[in-house]
Amino acid sequence: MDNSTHHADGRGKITRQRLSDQVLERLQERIASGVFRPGSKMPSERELMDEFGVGRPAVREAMQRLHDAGLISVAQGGRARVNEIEATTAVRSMDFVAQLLLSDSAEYLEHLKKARIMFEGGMVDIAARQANTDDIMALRKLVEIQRAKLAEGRAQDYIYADIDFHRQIAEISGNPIYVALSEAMLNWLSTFHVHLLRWTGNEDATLREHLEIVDAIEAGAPEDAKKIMQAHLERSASLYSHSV
Amino acid sequence: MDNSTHHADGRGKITRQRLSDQVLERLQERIASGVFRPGSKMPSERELMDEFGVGRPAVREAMQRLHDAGLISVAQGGRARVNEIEATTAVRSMDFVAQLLLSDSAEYLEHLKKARIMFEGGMVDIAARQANTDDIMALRKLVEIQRAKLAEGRAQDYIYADIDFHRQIAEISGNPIYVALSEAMLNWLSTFHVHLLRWTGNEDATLREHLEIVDAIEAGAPEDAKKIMQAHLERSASLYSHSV
DNA sequence: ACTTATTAACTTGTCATACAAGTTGATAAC
DNA sequence: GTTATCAACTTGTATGACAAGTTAATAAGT
Repeated sequence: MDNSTHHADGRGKITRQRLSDQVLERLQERIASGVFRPGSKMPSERELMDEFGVGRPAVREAMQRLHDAGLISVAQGGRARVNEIEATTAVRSMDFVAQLLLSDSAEYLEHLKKARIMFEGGMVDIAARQANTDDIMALRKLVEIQRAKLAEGRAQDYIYADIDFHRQIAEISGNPIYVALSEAMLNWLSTFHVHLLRWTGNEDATLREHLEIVDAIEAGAPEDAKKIMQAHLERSASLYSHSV
Repeated sequence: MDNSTHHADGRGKITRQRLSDQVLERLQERIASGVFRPGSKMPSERELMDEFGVGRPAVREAMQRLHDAGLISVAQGGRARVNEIEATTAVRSMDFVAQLLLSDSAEYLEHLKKARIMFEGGMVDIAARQANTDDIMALRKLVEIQRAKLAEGRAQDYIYADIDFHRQIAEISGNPIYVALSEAMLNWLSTFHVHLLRWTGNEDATLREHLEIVDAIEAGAPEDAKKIMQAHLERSASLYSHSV
């Protein structure tokens, strides 16, 4: 890695390297090289202090950065555990800034909606080319679950079912990056779902469109699937907004 | 926001909220609400300690998390400055984990290449629909710059020119999320550019394909542009690999 | 009067120590 | 053999101290 601001650019400014940066670098190496395996426990702060010959703040700050990045889990009283690194780990590290960015800028909300339309269009295109019977069955099942949540009037679970449906489409591609991004984008948007508590009456349309998407995927019609998906997302885009 | 692990999921585990989490929350609010404006200086750690009635570690950890997220810039001796929040800020917060993920997994490298092919295909599609004369001119200029770097034998600058070309295509869409993602993905990949120092002889093909892409954009042919772009990326995918 | 050094005050970086709060595993009690 | 208790360990937080770097006001020089 480069320096304190660990941006992979290579063209950024250089900052004085703090001690915690160097500690972080060492720890990162050990995670990358497998010395610290997922699920195993990290050394205690004291042990790391002694080993690296630095004070506790340096170790704590490095550990905290690993924690913020989602690479380790720390709990008071117990040692830190190394987490499995997956695509969602990377994507989730955007959560903090993404929420901030979206919450104070209506423009970015629009940009995100547009981006999601493009991404989901590309994903469903791939899904329609690769889906097998099991995938189709899983999709239909998820639509049914969502329909059940609607019937029960469980708004929050209805949203989760929606997220799961789109994730399942992403999963057909076999690419975990799509899955992570699809889930994250809808998660960010769902914060601004204005009609969470009072139903809009358009939920039936959503379910119908979801079924149409499944049909197109099953038919192996990428272009159709893409069109329906994008129309679906454009229609439902108004559900996510700052204005109440 | 929720709790310590600031993941927007809503379905995650709840952790005991540390003091620094609460401080972070307060600071985040002030940044979001514009009390702390971009470019302005943050209060000193001492001031925040007194105001919130917490010790220095709590304040420092919160500030460090803002720093890691790219929201503020801190330098020893001087107060922290609030940064402009943009799409790149969010995307860059993935850098750390992304590098780790890619460096120890050849699979994820493949996944990323595939994802990039999809994204760039979608972007050039949009670009071909929206590009104006200025955009075309800018693109041709960037190809010329890249050709010059090749002629000069400046490998690193050649890569940067490549990044700039793809970013310019993303910029035509007017969507900063595309720009940030396009730049980030190629940045991550370029770490694994195996032929940085010895030219492969295929650089001419790259330049030729870039020109073909510009032609297709200028012709307003989204489908063609997309096809050429994806073929271009598939061909050059082998340049980015773990193996030397 | 204007520019340049110098210095003093302030701020972040780091360490050491201490204690509170939570976890874990061993021991004792039943 | 199961449960309760406790001692050792670990992270969370506070405080005080000093080093290292920045900033702005002051003094020196031209």
